[in-house]
Amino acid sequence: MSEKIPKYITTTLPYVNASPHMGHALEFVQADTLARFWRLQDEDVFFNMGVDEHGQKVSRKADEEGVSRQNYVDKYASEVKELKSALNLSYDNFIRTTDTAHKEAAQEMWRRCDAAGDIYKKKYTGLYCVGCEAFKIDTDLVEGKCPDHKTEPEGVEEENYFFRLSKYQTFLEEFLSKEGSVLPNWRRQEALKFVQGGLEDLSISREKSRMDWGVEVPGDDNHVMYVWFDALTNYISTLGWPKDFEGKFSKFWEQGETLQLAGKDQVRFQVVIWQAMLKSVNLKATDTIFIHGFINSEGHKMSKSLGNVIDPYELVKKYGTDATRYIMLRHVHPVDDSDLTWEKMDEVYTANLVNGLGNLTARIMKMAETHLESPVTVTDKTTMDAEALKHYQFQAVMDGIWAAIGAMDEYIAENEPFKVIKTEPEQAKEMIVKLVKDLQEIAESLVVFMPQTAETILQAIKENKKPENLFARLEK
RNA sequence: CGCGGGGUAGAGGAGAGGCACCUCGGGAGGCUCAUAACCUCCAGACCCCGGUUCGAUUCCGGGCCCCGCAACCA
Repeated sequence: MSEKIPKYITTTLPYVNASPHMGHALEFVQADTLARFWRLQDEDVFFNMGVDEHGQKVSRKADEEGVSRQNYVDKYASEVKELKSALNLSYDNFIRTTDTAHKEAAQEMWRRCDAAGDIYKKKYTGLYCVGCEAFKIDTDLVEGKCPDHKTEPEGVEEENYFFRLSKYQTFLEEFLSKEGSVLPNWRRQEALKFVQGGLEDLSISREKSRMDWGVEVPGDDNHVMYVWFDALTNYISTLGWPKDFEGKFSKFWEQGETLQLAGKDQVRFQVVIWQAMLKSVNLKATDTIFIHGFINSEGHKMSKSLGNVIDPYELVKKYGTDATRYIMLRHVHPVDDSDLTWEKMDEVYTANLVNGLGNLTARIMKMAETHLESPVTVTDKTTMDAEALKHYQFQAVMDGIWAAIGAMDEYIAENEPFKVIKTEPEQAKEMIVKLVKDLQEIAESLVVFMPQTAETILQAIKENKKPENLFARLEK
């Protein structure tokens, strides 16, 4: 007798200084697929998404555009939220770091870290570039000058609060020595090496005179929190921590299994800093942190100057929601970097969705509609067998589905039910029933990946009717 | 010796100690239920040099070549 363990899954909050990009879309779709998979197994699931809204970049951008900070972040928050319908995301809560409850949680996190003796004040001497309005470190500089402004940064001294990250070195080494804490394994080892190299304490505040768009530091009117310290707390503030009126925090974080998804640029923050913060306030570490790669295009990082940027909204517009999910899950590697181009996406869309799944559905359902007197009775399945999904192998599961699709096309070509129907109708009908049942299996296994498409196919089977084309052919 | 990832048919990708798979492309047939779709067959590949092994493209060492990261840039 084993009780089901509640499952918590969260994406990393995108920072709202730019519109959501492909990397975000990938992470959201991966998370959504897992959340749907668990729900299908009747697990209790909490799926978190949101936006990180404080910090210098946001305040500067808002100022440049001449809008209030709040208006600025509102605009981007709604952009990210729109992905919910564009990508059919089933998140349970959308947290914003400007939410009052979140800010209070961040302040409570600060107080508890402070109470644990992990926060102290120290003079920080840094090289400050006036043009960037930011501190620079040596490695940022080219020949002692800011690469963006070609000026020498000034030595500036300011008092900051610091978090004793160094104190958690041993704890983090233990955390990272645990198989499965960070996936894939080589990322865990990479992070372990990094921690073993020594940790420095972390500046976690900014003087308001320099930057005031942040959560106020408790008990000090002159400082706001460094954006990271505030933002990381979202993973538990979204569950109602610290008050936990609804018991979600205790159910999903303390008693549940927690999973964070993050990009490879996030390892330091999610794996090192956040885990140290949790330890500081005596909370459970994240059970698993799954790190995905980046999506490049034409062999390079996407960038405006190269003109190779692919925007997730454009994808949805061109191919549709489910096809976009399909591309993210099957043609982007779950953990390694991947390369996408419009040419390649057109290719896989046409080959596998239009000619593959779409066409197969049409030919089977046309035969069923024409030759079967009544719909094939189907029983709704409530579970899904996909061991590989538990190991985040989205591609592998989908490869299996498409292998089955190929096998069905072969079956039709070999057995020719459309021909047999003229001479041996009963035998042909049996074949068609078998095909419809196989198609149902395909649809069932697609539910978590391509929910709408799966639904359309199942509906067609129930009505014994050939549906409209699942995927429109691209115009030449 | 800073850390790490990788080099698979014409192209783009998976993969794994023992028939090297998928998509596109090329060549030859077939079928007509289907969205000018589908099926079959053919040509075509595991960077180089060592080692371990009965056997390596897959493990180990070296070489050459690509590519990320190098801490507060969220």
